Amino acid sequence: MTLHIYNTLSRKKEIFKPLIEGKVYMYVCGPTVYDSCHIGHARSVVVFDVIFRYLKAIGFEVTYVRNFTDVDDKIINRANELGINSSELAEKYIQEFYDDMDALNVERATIEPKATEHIDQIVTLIEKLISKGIAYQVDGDVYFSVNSFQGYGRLSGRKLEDMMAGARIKVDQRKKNPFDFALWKSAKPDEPCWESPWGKGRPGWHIECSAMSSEYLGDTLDIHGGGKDLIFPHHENEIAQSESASGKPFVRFWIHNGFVNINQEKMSKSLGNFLMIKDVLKEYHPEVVRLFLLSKHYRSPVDFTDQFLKEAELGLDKIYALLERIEKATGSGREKEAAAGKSGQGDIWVRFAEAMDDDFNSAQAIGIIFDSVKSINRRLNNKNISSESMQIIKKGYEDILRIGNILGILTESPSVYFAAKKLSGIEKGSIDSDLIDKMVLERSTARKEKDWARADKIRQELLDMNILIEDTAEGTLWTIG
RNA sequence: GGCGGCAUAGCCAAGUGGUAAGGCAACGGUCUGCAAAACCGUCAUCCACCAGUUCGAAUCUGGUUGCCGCCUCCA
Repeated sequence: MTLHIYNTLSRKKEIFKPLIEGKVYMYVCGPTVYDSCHIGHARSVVVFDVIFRYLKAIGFEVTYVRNFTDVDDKIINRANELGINSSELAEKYIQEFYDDMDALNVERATIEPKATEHIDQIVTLIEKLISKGIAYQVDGDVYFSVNSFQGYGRLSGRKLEDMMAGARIKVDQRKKNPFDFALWKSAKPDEPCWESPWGKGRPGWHIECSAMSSEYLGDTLDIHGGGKDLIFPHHENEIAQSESASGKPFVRFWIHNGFVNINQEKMSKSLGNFLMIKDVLKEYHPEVVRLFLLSKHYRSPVDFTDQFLKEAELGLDKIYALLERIEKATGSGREKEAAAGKSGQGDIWVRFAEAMDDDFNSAQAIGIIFDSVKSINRRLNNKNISSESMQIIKKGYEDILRIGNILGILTESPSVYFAAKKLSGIEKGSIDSDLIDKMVLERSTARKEKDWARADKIRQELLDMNILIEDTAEGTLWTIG
């Protein structure tokens, strides 16, 4: 199957072919760095991280640009509140962004440009738009004239006339059309600013993406992504700016991810229910968060609740438990797999790729993992595993690890994963592990003496302490429930 | 008011023309001293509702109802 991608522009799934064979030029709108990243940022970044990894895995050479908006009203306001310099504030949150994303095992984009480092390109682009008569200057501001761009509203399916009818915005009398938007804003006192032909000022929000994408990716991008909310006005305005300047189509495939709700409510300032990534990661393993986020299709809204995260955790445990079982049974480990390279593609990988080829259907792809977990466990349950069966198990192991590599999960060795899980459980529940060990030992002694009553009593006591017991061939293990 | 999206079992969720993946929960079984884990089995004659197109629809069309998002900063 060939890769199909849902294109916001056509509202259809289309066969994906890059403009230049074998190369993909992709731009995704990054954060405005004025506050900590919330779980919604995590979804967007993780979704496009997986898209980036998958495109590379199927053989594309991908140039992926994700920007930082590091100058804007929100940053300035916040910096003023805190009484610090706006660039200090931006720097602080860029660092936090990296901390969060590294924790979430997000790969770095190929290029991660900042708006403030591309003022020259922005000014040049605005000058071009002015010279074409598409942008106009009023006092120290420059506006884009939406009437000058034929296709305005095409991405979001809006018509200017319709929007006028329901206009709820304050009309700035200096604008030719209420929907004209700022390309350049003149500086107020004490605001960060740069020299320009129109006086001191700073770029508007939308222009930086047009300037930086053409700088690094050319006039026509294969893929441009971002959250659904950016469709209007941000991406609509980007199209208007870029196409007006270059005269070429700006983006071939628009990809937009859905929102994250918290307990069925939209995250919003008024509800005060913003869930920050760093706080979520205090409670859950980063791979649990990734597995959760990817278990729904990227375009659908997703509801973030404790229950669903716990389910994702159970699922991740299940996959790691299988990996551990296979490693014990076959003596293989991920070092050996790595050395062997990613030769050969088993059935599981092929099914995974089919799911991903259908508009990056990671939800279906995850279903395939669990399906495989079950069938491999079934093989491992056999007393005598045939060499043929063992080969299938090994191939399954390779495939699952390779899939994990695309989804950004299963990066740890199972023993490390489970040990860390136990340790964090001990810390969170302030559990006295020496005491538990002692009780488990006592129970083992009782079992040896076939004193079942005593053994079961101890197990019940442990259970009351939320400790689960597992008797295996290698001895008794305990985990936190 | 304008534009767009969604509605699948107790819950989560794939499936977009060929007769309902997967996960969680529940129940029965194999295994086990008993458990746990793993596995096996049961769990939607049916996909919000109504009409239509079709040999055939959860999937297409029209309508109804309900929920949600965007139109103002927002991933």
